[in-house]
Amino acid sequence: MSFKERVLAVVARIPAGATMTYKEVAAAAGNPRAYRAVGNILNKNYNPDVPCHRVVRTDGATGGYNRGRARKIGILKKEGAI
DNA sequence: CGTATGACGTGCA
DNA sequence: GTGCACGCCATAC
Repeated sequence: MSFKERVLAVVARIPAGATMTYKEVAAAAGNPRAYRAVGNILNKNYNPDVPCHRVVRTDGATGGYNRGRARKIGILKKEGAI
């Protein structure tokens, strides 16, 4: 299980309506300092089972999304995360 | 093995 | 409050 797999698993565990920061996800994956790699991994990974839109930045910004940030914001708004 | 890349974070001007 | 520069880790080539 590589760090990548762990990150994906952690993100998949995030419940609807909840949001986690890259730092939190990295910490849950086992490396609080690897938040940089977390974003990189999610970017390369287009897994539908991984709701990457629930992962936001520490300062509250939505960050980015493989299908467009606007889409991500819309989903969060719809789920009540916003 | 070494280099390049990236959905980030923090500090300072 | 905004903008710029540096540092950080894992993955891919």
